[in-house]
Amino acid sequence: MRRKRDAQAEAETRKDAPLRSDAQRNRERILEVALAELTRSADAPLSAIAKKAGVGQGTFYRNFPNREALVLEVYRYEVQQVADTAAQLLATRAPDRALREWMDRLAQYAMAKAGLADAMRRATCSRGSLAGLGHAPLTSAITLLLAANEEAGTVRPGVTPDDFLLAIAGLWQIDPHSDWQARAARLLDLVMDGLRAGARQR
Amino acid sequence: MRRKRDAQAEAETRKDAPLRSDAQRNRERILEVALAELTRSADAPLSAIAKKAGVGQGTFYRNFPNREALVLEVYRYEVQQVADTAAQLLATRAPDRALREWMDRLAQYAMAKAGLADAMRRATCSRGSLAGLGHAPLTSAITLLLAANEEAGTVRPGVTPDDFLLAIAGLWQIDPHSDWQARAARLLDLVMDGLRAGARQR
DNA sequence: TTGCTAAGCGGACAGGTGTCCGCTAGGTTC
DNA sequence: GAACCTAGCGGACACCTGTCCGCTTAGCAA
Repeated sequence: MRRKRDAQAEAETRKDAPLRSDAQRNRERILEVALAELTRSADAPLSAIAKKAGVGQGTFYRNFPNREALVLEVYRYEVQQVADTAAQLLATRAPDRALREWMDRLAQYAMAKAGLADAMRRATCSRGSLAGLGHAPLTSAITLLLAANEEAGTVRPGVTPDDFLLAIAGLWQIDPHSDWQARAARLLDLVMDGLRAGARQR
Repeated sequence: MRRKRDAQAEAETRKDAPLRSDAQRNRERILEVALAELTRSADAPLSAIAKKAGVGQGTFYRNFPNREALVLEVYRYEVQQVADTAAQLLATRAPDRALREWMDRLAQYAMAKAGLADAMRRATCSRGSLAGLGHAPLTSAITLLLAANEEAGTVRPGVTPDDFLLAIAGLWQIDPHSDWQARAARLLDLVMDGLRAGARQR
């Protein structure tokens, strides 16, 4: 086996392990069930998801150490899409309008997918900063938008994705019921103004 | 008894019930123990606190329906003090400097008292908006600061305490370990700039 | 005092999260 | 195919939160 491993690919020795076939199947079944259950009720018991997926608690928690890991993974595809929107928006609009519209979409998405905001919040804060796991796409989208705006002189220089995520943290606190639209708009307006302050262009 | 109640005070019929003596004692013992335990470890089990206080689960949860209710109450005195600072700062500084310094103190306090930021976060977000329970003092402090600044023309008109709390929500996400100072400062600078934008004075 | 009454007590219990560990079976080698 | 060996399984378990409900007792009236 040692020889086989060596031959195959040194790179995969540590991460992205090849995963045994049954493990792969289990993981996918869990995600499948989780999408259904979480859509139905954002705080569906993890144990119920495990049971419906036909796996033990141990298996479940080995794949997803906690709730937000699961949620982030379940919605990964969708999050990826939101992130991708950044580039499209930048191509068709002025940088500052693109940034603002992207934030609106992010808000809309976070409100739509119950439980996602929660996961985002936890992931954003808990460990250090944005060291989050499924954050990479979001972070790069933000970097893209900020860079474009900085260059256009519509956002003060030196704003990091971390700054940005902290600034919009209020989003994850808004209750998806009630009139989140108004509250989110006011928050995002304020953040935009904050970002603009100190920019070359005024 | 009915007659006695009527005679005593109609106002207290609903809220601020007079509380039976043993109830009073229990509540105080719980708070006492909670302060000690929470200082030691922010996520001390509530059940342990109840036990150390010598009360049953039921008694405990009747007094404090959940963790943040307890934390908010434990730190109420301290929170009150922070809130009070607002007036003092306004008396000795320009409104905008007072606002900024107050935010700094709030941040410092939130970072110092482990577990408080958590409670603030939950209280801020979960139910509706700032409908929070122990928020009243903070809210009025914020109102005070915003009004002074609006009048001085150093903050755009029409900002509500709710807006403000959402804007600084990032604070509660910062990890009290690591270098919170830098991250908080950057966030608060950004928020201040956002608040300033659109003000009369520039 | 004595008796009454409901406010308050407190422990058992239901339900959820996350961990641990002995066993199973997938993949590989011969 | 047989044998091995370990990645992965899965359920029992430990611990926590929050609820429920029969019992206790503080406070009042006579």
